[in-house]
Amino acid sequence: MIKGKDGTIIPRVVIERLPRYYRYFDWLENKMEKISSKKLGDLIGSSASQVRLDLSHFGDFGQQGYGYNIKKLKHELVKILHINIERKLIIVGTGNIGRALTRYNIFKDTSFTLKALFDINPALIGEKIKGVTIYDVKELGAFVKENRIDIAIIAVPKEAANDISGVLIQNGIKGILNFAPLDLNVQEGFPVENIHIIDKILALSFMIS
Amino acid sequence: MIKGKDGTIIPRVVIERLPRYYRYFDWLENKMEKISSKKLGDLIGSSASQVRLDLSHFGDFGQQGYGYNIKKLKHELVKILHINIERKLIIVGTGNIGRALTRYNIFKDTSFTLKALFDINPALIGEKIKGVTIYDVKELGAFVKENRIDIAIIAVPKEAANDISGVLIQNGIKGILNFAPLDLNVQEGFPVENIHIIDKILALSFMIS
DNA sequence: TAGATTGTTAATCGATTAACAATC
DNA sequence: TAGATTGTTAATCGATTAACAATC
Repeated sequence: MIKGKDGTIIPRVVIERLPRYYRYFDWLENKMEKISSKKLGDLIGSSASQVRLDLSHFGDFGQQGYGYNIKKLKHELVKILHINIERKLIIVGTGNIGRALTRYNIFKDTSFTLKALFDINPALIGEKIKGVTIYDVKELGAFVKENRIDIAIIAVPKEAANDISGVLIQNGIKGILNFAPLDLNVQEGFPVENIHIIDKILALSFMIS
Repeated sequence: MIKGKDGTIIPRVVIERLPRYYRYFDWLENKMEKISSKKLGDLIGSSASQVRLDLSHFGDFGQQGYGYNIKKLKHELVKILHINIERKLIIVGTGNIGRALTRYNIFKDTSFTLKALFDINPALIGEKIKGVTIYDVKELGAFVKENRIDIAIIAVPKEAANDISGVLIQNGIKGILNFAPLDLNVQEGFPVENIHIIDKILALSFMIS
């Protein structure tokens, strides 16, 4: 996974922080023109050094004695995150989580477009949620391949999750966001992000004694 | 945050891994009697050393030449995570995410009980979802205090999230699971876990080039 | 007993912070 | 120009892995 400005490898921790930078720059955009790594660090809860080192993986975006131009840096982050081009998504599983994500409009004003939903329940096939059609999960592989879907969100029961991820990967999906409470069996290095809600609640339960 | 078997501090990374151990032990429970740190590490995707060091923070649960007894270790994890006692939860915000979490039955067969929902929309007050009543958010503080709620899930728009967390903390909430796409303004060290769905999708977008 | 495997300490690796020359 | 602040290298800190005596 070689990605940096001079072909260096970007540490995972830095990748996980990128969306956070983006979030803050998006918010800052109409607030001020420039910001220093110190002020940004204070805002974001990290050190000035970390801000500078993180950003330096991708280019020289700042200017001595000035700081970072917010519009410019936001623009750079858009390119780094590849959200200057359309990203095609699907959601597999139209249970509570799948439906919530569809209705929630999480992709409003983004470059992500939700192309289809999939479910195993025949009664649901053909239904539309927010204008997005539910297809039979049997058509999943063909759909992903034909429409060159980039990212799939897995929101099926854990028993089905690995079968689904197999079909997705076989048909060229590029990344998976997994809501099923297990670790998917994918090849080392394949882009998967997990959202394990119950794990977060358990961690809280531990912490609050 | 002093927690270890001899009063040592548990590193954050270890805390984040605990639910994962629990998940695997729960699954292993009826599969075999014992497991070695090596086999568990293989299963879970980490090293035998890490498994042993992680667990050793909490006690001496293994036995030389034998490994770890699964039933025993699961029982220990239940105690460590404090899920041997009832944990009272509420959800603030009954939009798509709040409703999904309520309906999803994520707390089925756990020690977590969902005591109430809250919303600002007068039209929703009094409605029940899966038997749980929606209350006016004005009553949030009093309810949390009176019922000694442990954990609150924030699923409101980001503009409202900090006000809500303020009310919660003032009334003695012990931990917060935050779904709003921003960092809550809480005192350093206060237990907050964040689920930033869009951040995960952005990280994927970065990785898949 | 001999083999297996623990808990722990030491060595290594990686990430964060501090320092500073370069320069706007 | 002088002050501010960058990008980068070195120092520090913390987490992971390796090694091993203890022992079931």
